[in-house]
Amino acid sequence: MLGRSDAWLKGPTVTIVPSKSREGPAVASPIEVGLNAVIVAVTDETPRILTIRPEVVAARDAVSVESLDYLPSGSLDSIGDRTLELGLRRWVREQTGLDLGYIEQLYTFGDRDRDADGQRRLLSIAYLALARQVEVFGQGSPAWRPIYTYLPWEDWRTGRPAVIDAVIAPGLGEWAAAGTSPSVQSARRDRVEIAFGLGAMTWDPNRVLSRYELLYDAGLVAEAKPSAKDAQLSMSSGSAMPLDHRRIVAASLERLRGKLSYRPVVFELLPEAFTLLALQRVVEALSGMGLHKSNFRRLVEQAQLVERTGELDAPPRGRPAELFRFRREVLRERPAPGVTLPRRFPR
Amino acid sequence: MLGRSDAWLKGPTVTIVPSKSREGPAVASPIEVGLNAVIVAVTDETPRILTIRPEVVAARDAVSVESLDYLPSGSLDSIGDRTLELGLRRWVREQTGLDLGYIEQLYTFGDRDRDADGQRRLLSIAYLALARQVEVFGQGSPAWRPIYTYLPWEDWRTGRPAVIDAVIAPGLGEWAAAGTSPSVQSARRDRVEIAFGLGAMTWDPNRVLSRYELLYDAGLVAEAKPSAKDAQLSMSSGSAMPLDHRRIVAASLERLRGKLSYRPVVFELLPEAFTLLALQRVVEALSGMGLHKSNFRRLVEQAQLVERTGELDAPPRGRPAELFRFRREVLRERPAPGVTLPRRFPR
DNA sequence: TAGGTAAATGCTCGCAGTGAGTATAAAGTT
DNA sequence: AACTTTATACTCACTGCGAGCATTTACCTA
Repeated sequence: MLGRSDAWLKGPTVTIVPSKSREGPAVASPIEVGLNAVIVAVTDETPRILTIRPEVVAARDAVSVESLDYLPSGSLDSIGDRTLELGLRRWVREQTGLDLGYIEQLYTFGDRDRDADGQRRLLSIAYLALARQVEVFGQGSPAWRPIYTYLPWEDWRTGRPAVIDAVIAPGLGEWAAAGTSPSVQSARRDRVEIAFGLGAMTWDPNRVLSRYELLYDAGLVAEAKPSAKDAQLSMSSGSAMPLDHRRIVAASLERLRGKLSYRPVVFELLPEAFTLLALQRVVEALSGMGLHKSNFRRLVEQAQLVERTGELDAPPRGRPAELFRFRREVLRERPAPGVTLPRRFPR
Repeated sequence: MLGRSDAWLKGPTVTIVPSKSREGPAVASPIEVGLNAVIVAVTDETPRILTIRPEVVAARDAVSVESLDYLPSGSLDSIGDRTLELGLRRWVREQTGLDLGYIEQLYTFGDRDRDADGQRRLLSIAYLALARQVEVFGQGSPAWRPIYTYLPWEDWRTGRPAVIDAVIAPGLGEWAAAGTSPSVQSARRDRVEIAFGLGAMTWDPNRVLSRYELLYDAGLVAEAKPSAKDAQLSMSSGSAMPLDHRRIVAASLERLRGKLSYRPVVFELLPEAFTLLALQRVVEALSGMGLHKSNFRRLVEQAQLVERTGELDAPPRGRPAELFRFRREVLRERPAPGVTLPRRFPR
């Protein structure tokens, strides 16, 4: 379940004959496969991703250290890497010194325009990894950065993010109004309302990806139009990332939020023993919304996701809380164990 | 949402320098990218997938028509195919004559051993597509085959499938008992109980993939050990497919079942107008379980997923039912519209 | 040592959703 | 006219969950 096994099939040695098709793509240009990792940890009630600052070669061979945050990534070694996952682990170890635990494949990107230099076709396979935050080193100047640096509109824990009313809502309104026909305008308005919970809609924490894509389409994130005068915009609508890395981060957060409610993934991010409040804070950090304390306790306890250790926490003040641990047996008992999230939120 | 757009990002032209790594995989063997399609339709209350019977070249260049059912697939044309999805659509059109509508990417497989001939590295990107069943033609001898031909243990509509108690449960029991140590045996038993809802566990319709993988690991599907004397086994535990195609089908069914409950995907499989019972039958066919009629109606109606057309059905006998259509406006109103599935089932 | 503070832990109430069953309506068939 | 078949409507009990309030347990300070 949470394991890292991916036992795989060896097929019989047959090849499908490209059924009398056109010239046949066998002679086409070489394909390069990139592996990207979104590595998530939570510390200080802040969800973070591991980024690097690699050396880059700009179009005209000028070498410098990039100022943008990259996702750890590298090319698949088609001979040396037995599996895609192993290739990813190898690159992450090399660039950040981190040995990954939980990994899951996210998505494969392969549009022709993603190609770096126009020579070879570039495919990218993105992975989501969960880790407990540790010190990082390695050849990529790795650093843990708060994920809401890149997606500031996603953090509703202290209420509706200011950036929405200040920048996003007006920006998207203009974009919708700029549609070439009334029907386009109306479709755009719908899309805006659904994604950001404006109008009569409610905010759905899970629509992370469609929100980012909407902002991209509307030209409200720096990646959409990399011109100098949009630095201001970049600031207010989150930090940019190179290529499509920020979209991959959005996809990861969406996947993670979705998974929270039906698989016990949170525990990959917590130490062996933790208080219920700590658990709650991690869930809140990832889902981006505050939760009702007693109800959260009730939920977690009666779902038997955790068991008491008997140990107590040693807090700076207040009554010490009991330490709990994840009850792995839950996997054998309940069909879809996870932390169900409510629709609305207090706090 | 249900659209087929996948607008994508053009990044700035920078290349990550493979940070002083080893030899660098740029000079490795060429990588070939395959695209596989699991195309699902429902007719006669039976979920079906579109398969082909291509000509194949066996290891020693003997040409014949394969007796196994293949998924429509083909290689990515790294120059001609602008996006992966377009490449897939092209191949499906060629092999089956079908123009696909709803498509979503499933998973990318890339273990080294999947390679056909050991020369070039083979990567496969699998897609799930939904279609209304139509006549198919084209160069691949296409045919719609019931999906439960390949996964017979997944259909619980008329009660617990006989194959489970007859073949699967005993077979998995033996496999678990054959573990090399008590802890391995116990872990295997756990895995069996979770996947198939044996012991105290309940059947979880969504664990399609782990069930197939378990059967594979236990050697209970023909793909696991392609020896002649297992033809019997093959019959009883479902029809085999080449390579990892059956696993891909399992992954598709899992994805589809999961998605039913929070996205209105069923309507991709139904005609414009349909009766509520027809809708229910399709959901049952896919989820593999019977549903309570009145409760299903109530659910669908009060979720406002459908609206009345005013038209009536013309059934061979019994009272004619009203025809409904999908209310696209739900997408604007509810955060996660779908057909919630109950835990247990009558019938 | 008593009182105050901060946090953990426990309890209750009311509403909405859902499982299960029953009753009635509308068509065709015998 | 009685019967069959299917659609449609309604009821009722139970569970889960949102929300708020009450109590307990530690440490700190006067």
